[in-house]
Amino acid sequence: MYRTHTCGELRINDAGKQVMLAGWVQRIRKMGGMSFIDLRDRYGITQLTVDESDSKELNAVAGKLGREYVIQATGEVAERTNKNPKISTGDIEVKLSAIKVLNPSLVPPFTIEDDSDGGEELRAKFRYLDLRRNPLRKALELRHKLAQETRRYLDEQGFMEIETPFLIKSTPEGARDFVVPSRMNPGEFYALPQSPQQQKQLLMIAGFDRYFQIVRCFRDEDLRADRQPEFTQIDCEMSFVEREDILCMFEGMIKSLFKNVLGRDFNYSFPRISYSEAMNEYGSDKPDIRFEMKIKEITNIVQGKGFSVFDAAEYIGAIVVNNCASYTRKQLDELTEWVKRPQIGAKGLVYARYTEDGIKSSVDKFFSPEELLSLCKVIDAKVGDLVLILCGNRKKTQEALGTLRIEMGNRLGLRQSNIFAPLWVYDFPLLEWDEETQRFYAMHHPFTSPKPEDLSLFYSDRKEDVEKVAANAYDFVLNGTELGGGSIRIHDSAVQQRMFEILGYSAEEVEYKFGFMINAFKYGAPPHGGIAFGFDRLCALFGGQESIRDFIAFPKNNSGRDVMLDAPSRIDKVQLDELFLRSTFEGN
RNA sequence: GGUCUGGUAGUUCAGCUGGUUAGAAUACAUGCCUGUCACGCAUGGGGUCGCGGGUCCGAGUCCCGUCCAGACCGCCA
Repeated sequence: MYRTHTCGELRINDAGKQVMLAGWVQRIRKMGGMSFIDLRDRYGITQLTVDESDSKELNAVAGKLGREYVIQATGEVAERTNKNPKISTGDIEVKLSAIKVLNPSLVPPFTIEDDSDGGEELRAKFRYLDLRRNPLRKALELRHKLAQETRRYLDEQGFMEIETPFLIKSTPEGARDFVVPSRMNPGEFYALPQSPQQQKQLLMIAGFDRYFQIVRCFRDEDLRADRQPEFTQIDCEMSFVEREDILCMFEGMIKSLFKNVLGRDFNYSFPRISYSEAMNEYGSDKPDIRFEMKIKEITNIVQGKGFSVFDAAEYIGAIVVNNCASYTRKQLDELTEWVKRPQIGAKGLVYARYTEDGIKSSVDKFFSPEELLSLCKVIDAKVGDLVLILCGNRKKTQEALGTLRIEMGNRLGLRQSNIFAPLWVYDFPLLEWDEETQRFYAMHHPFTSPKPEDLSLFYSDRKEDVEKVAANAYDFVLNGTELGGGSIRIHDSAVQQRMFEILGYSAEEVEYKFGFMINAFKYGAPPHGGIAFGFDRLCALFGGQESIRDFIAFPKNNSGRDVMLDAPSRIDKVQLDELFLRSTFEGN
């Protein structure tokens, strides 16, 4: 036996007990005649004491301990004379009678503390040490709880968790695939799934009308703080449902996660807004509605006053930033530079400061005080507010205003991570026209159904009509992050054929890439739809963090590398030969 | 693929317009200290200033290239 208790377990009423603990040495404080040893495991920290009146052997072993040594400690629980209210075991300590070093440790390259001194790269290289720290441990505990609660809820609702294969067929549309060479089939490759999209639809055809899976997905694209090449989805699909059924079911799931994991109640229905509303009011299809600062279109109000920049613009929009009229010229210049960065690409920034002395704007030459005042009235700006105006191409300007809105929200501290503002966004465009390749792409994926009322547009020969078709698709958005997305799928093979036709696939291509799906749809496909949630992002948001990396036990770095394993790596020639890849990498 | 920021002790960082022996904190080692809990005090060891080239009497500092890391844009149906 290694231990009778964990290091987070003992309390004052255990005083007097003989116990055995095992764990890692967090810290040693030598006071001369006596020493305190903090012993840590994932449950907590317990203080051990050694006194010079104890045996020589005990003092000798204790004297040689170092940080992160793994030890087994035997002794008697005693009430402390000086209690530590900061830790749950702070009322007691263990007076040692014996210590056994189970394994010594090298000096760790960074401190294993809540506030580590280690940089990201170093901690990534020693991830197993970083994971000993409380913040990381808690992040993984949160992830575990969320997974458990997700399974509990969906199981209760009659969903079956069914595993789907990782070695599947490459589907060219969408993200790049990770591919795996097939030894038994020279020259051929599997692809790792970007999501189990087709499998879950086939499961619907197979009659498993409520499916889910907490599943790893793979996309060979560049990384971000919230994007990893392998990530986890809560993947769900249901048969005999309309959009409303899905939104209800999964609003319920999100609410149950909030309640049972964070103890938060949402006693209201999540707001729903259309894609076009989202773009018009927030300049984003994933609006952060923790704060207002909505975008107001002012094109008709400010055009025709002789300011050529406005007059030439397709769209002019404004946001009202409350209580920022005191912004200095320097701050406004800095903000102007900020919106002119290539990432945002605005040509300039027009501002108006509404102070008690009146309105001061950068376009005073072109607008009378009365005109500015009436503008402020229309966009609901009050004394003390700062109005920021951008203009240009409609979509780009709205997006730029959306980015500016988020930035101002950040600067004003309006985006607190402990406030949660969920919503649904629906009625996305079904298709996007790509100028470069002169063809349509599916905005979601090619199995997304058009809204029934748009079917006539869907069958129209005119590009302008097809462009207008709305998808029966929806996203779940939380605090400006797209957490989930789904759609009602096409279950009619004729509609599916038309979709492939619009996407410009030849009959041969369709047969080669999606033949099995088309066939399956001919054998009684039920109406169905589903949704998938980004599980890593969900965990990060619940944990109040921006980056998903701390919520994944072994994440990849910015370049897609596992710096601990040093993967990816070259493989030897024998392996390459077996996979018929040798010629490609000859000379390595 | 692009833009930006960074790379100096085990670690986190400072090091101005180029100028003597490159500093601080922390970690580590040794010693002192019987109630600490971020213990304290004293002493000590510890550096290829990412790498390569260039300018200069002289480069951690300036220039060019390169590698690595991070954030973002493109990309992510």
